[in-house]
Amino acid sequence: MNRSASIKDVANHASVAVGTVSNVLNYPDRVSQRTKDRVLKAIDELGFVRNDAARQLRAGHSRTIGLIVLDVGNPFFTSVVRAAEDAAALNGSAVLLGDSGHDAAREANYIDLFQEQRVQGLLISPVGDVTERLDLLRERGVPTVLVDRLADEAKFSSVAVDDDAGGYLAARHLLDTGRRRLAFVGGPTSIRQVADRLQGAQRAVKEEPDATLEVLESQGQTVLAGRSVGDSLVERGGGGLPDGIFCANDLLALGVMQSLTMTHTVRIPEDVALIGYDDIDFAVSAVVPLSSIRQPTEALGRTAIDLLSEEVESQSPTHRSVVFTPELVVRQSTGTSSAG
Amino acid sequence: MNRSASIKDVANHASVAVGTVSNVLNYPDRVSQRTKDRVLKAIDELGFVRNDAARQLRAGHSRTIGLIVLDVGNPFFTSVVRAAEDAAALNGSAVLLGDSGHDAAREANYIDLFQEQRVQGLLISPVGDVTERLDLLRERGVPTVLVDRLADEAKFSSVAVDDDAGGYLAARHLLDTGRRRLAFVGGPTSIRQVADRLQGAQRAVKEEPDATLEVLESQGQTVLAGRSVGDSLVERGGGGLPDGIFCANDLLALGVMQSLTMTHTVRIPEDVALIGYDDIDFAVSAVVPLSSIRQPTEALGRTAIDLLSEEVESQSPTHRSVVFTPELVVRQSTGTSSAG
DNA sequence: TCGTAACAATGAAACGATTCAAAGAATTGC
DNA sequence: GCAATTCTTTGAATCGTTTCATTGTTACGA
Repeated sequence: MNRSASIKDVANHASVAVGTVSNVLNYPDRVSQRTKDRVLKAIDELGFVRNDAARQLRAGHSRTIGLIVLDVGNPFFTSVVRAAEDAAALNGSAVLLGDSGHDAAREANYIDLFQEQRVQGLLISPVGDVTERLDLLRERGVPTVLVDRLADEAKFSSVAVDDDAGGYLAARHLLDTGRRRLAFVGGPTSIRQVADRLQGAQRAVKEEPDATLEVLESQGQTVLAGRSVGDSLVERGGGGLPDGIFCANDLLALGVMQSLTMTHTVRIPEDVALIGYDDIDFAVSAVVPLSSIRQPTEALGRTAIDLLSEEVESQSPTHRSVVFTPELVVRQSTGTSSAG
Repeated sequence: MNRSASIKDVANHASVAVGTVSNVLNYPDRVSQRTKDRVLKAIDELGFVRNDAARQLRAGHSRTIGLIVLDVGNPFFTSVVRAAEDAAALNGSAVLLGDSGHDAAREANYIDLFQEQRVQGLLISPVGDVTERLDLLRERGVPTVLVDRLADEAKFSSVAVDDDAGGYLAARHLLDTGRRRLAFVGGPTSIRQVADRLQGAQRAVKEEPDATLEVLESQGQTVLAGRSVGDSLVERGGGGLPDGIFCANDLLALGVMQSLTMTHTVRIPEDVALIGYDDIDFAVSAVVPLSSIRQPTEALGRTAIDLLSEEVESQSPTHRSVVFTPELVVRQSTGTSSAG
């Protein structure tokens, strides 16, 4: 198991100085064709591969960007990640991906790891309220862009979707189709997105004097969590059910849908209208195609990288917040037909 | 923007030698309590964070493992990735994730990137036939484990699921429920998994003299690709339809299902039985809950890391292949009721 | 009090790339 | 043919950590 060739080995093999090899790699124009050929041949013969650690040590920073998301399994984030990777690649950077799983400890681990790696900057969708940790990053001069979270512009740049507006859109739609006893499913409400969507929904409900909004807190944001909320609703039986349900994301909505439709006593949308959030690919292929709120995920990922590049390049610490507006997607799960 | 503190700064600030600071970090037992306290205080005051590039340069290798998957958006891989990350974390390693998107060029980019990073090893779900590139890795002594792909044991370790067996399971199930005019949806067939699943299905069909298997090649493995195949089936109209469809993955199956059920002329499973592959979370919440073939994704990810650790630790280049057996999951989409 | 052992702390060398001032070679103009 | 200029090449210094042989310190038994 021979340790891999270094630039020095290449230099010896080609009978040139190490600086020349470096120039071949970084400033090919400075080197004569003859020498270049010899060096390239040596590189090929020795199977030389640049050692990025050494480069990075010299350069003082890496060519990677850290991205910490709340849940890679969530298609919303998968889509953001993809867009961010593509955008970063255009700048010649690579993305290191971390999945905090809504867990502050895992998040902290990744932050530490990425700092040790001297990433150029950090895109993060933070867990709950982690201002202290983020302030620390700021002090250390690690450019950071918050993703899917509005930030104090004095401190950070951020990209976000207006969750309040999205919540309003969803609830307003339910109200517009004649629903009055609404329920909101989501949790924990310590998650900002959940809280904002709820707030927007409440804003809409207040516009209709005879409408009510019940909050059903879920254990997480998964299909399973939704199913468990749905099961508890089913136990209530017919009369106690809401007639319109707004779920904080599509996974929850799909879970709720499973519970309600499995017992063949509740009909969607006749008895209960259901709307989710995110408009993931699967919304359209649910038992009853799911109405949802669509977020511009590609724009989110791309813009996040752009804002980070701005911060990295400009020395002056000016921050920008970009807020995208979500969009209502109507499908069968909120169909108006209450008379079957 | 002050460059971050180095170990030397810490040493000065605490009035000790650099070696002592290093010892505090790596061998706390070698340092007296008094000194340790002073050093830790200095670290805290200066906000010192280890520079991983320097560590790595000295050590000769990183503490990261490269993982290249064919498609992060695919829940099958998402699940494998998650398991691999968790398993790696137990060994104190981190996973660098790359998404080749079935594109050989992107795959090559990631391989190069990870080599420059001097990853401890590589887990890869290779695109098509890339033996040359992989042979190169082998020559360079980069321990590599193939994921979801059987390998020549003389050359690589690998973890895989027996796709031929899975294809057989799926087709055999369709035949057992009385279907005879089967169709296979998947593509491109240059993807090994697709080819193997098809082969297994063909094996099952040969066991029934009156059964036929038609191959419908799709453009990729997405819901959209499935929908497009489904649309072309719908155009055929009633008589020309197969009575049992086996899709190379669940996304395709969901797409096919969308097409078939949108026109309210074809009933699943009465007219056409449908089975997918992977048993993703959404299979159960489809318009008609989808039968599928379940792969042990967690075991796959975990085992891949274990095999890699074996290779890294043992100097002798012995390889192992672990093959998992998939499992049939029966749901409504292949229900036996042909009489409604 | 001295010798020995155990324990702490030191600091130079090494890892592999990049940089840059300086030296050397080739080319040009006169 | 020579000086001036441009083009190539050189190699030592540097980045921040870990390692390890060495030195310094303390404690203990004789």
